Amino acid sequence: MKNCSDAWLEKLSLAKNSPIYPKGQFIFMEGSLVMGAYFILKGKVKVISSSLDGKEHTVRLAREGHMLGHTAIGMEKYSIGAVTLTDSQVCFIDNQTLQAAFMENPKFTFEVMRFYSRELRKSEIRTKCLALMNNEEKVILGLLYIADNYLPDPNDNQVEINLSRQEIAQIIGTNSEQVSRVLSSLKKDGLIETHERAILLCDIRKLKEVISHYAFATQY
Amino acid sequence: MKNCSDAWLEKLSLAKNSPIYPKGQFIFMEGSLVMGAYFILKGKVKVISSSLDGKEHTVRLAREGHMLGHTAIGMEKYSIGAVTLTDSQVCFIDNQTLQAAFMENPKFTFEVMRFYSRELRKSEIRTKCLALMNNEEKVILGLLYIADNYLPDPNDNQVEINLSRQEIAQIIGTNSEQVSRVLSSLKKDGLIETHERAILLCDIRKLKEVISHYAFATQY
DNA sequence: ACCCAAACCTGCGATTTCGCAGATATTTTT
DNA sequence: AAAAATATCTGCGAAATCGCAGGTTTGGGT
Repeated sequence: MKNCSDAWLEKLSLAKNSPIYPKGQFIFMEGSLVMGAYFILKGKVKVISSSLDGKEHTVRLAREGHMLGHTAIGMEKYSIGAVTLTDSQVCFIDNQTLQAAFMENPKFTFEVMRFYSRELRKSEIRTKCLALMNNEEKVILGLLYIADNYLPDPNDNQVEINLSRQEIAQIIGTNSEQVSRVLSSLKKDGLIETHERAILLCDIRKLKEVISHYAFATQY
Repeated sequence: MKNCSDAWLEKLSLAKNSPIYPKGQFIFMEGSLVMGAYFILKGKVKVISSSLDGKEHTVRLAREGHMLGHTAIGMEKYSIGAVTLTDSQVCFIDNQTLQAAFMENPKFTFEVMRFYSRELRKSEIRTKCLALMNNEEKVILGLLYIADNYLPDPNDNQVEINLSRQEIAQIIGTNSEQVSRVLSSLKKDGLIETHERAILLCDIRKLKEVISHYAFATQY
């Protein structure tokens, strides 16, 4: 992400002093005051948003190199929250420094713009899929979405996922019962295995085939 | 949008020669080759994406000042299509010119980045709502989303919408029958009126109240 | 003014989803 | 290691959604 800026790398390289948040920790909460933006140096993070009735939805997963919270700049409060899914090192950059970095590093700004435009495309694909798919397809989509965010090498065909049924449900907008049902069915078909709470996607390519009639669904 | 660039305004002001697309016309189609990006100078546009089974989904509405198709830069083909909803004047900018404009006008790039980050936030709110809402709420959300894109003044409390039931259904991921049913019910409650095919939202604020328990649902 | 095609409305049965509830399994605490 | 708390799985009836079918209205052309 920041291989685009120059002397600014130094300024930003307070990075090395960035705190490590343990798993399950809030980086910032919905409703808190906006002071700046965050870069993920290491780890996995979920971006969440709540409805008044207490339900919580996971709007996005993020990983190393991703930027968080910048959308809120110009607003008073964050309209989303961010929670670590694994131990994560996160670098905070205040508004003014970030603004100055943008103005003096066009390439950096350009890359951030491209990041957001790609994330927008991904979000739109997700919206479309969640709007058109049935439960089983949504769960598979969710698993693949998580896998994409966890996989080091996109060519790998297996990955282990360590999220609760509830957390998976919040990603695709359903409840834990539905997720359980689909997981049982997928297990019967040999597409996944479960060891204790962990879910092993045995054959990612085959899972993608199941929902392949939704063009671009697997384009994360 | 472009009050951010400088001498480039001239270069880009071939704008004045930009073609006017009649209502219902494709600006670019899913699968066609990527040559550059488009700015909407005047009019309303829908961004669509299809599944293999022929269903079509409207992923985004756009209006004056919005940018289209830039996400695709770096890819070979567009993964989305764009269709005019009203007669619209649209300016085309080829990849190279756009790239150069970005590099020489940091403020311009910055504003485009903010545009995409806001659109991402909007898309995520939409995803959340469509995932959690029932049919009636989705239709209301869709009407308000359309209204937002059509209203000249955000303080107005009334607006007339001229889209078919099918088109509304494609925005919220349902079918025209469901939309009809909900519209009938809203008409009975006096929240909307229909004249011929047009839909008049009589009281936008009251409609927003109906779905207000979804925090931020009306934050477009 | 008439006709035709397309869009719209609405009833109804089939299907899917929902969500509680109880059984089982896993993790944490004592 | 036992007990308590939490998470998961699965059955089942209730509710919502789906999609066809048939009747009605609208828009455009002749």
